[in-house]
Amino acid sequence: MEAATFYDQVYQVVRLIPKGRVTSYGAIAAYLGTKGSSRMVGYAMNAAHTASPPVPAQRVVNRNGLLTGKFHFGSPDLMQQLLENEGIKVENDKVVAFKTLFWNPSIELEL
DNA sequence: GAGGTGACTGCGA
DNA sequence: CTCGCAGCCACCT
Repeated sequence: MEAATFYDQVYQVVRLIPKGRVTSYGAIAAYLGTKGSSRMVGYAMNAAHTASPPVPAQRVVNRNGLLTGKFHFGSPDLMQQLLENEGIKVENDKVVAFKTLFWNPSIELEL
């Protein structure tokens, strides 16, 4: 039903992100049809840790592959640790080969 | 009901 | 290269 809020829609897409891959807020926003509202995606992540099951928010970074939301994980190093745990290299708070690891829901889910 | 906030993005200087 | 401004919309007080 449509009872699902914008948050729930974001959570579902984020959970669909394959291990070892990352995506951007704008990509999720575009997939949801709210391309111009990339802020809403990040805002949704603010409550992501309250969602169940928990969403892999560490796989969601900004357009530059920068871990902008790392401070929201409780510890600024936690997000990087989680990414490295999945095989994603992070350097200077930024995802290495971001463009290569980038996972575009508008394309991957389009199949 | 109205105002303020924000884990973003794109463009201009 | 870096810095700043405007647009966007749901949630909170």
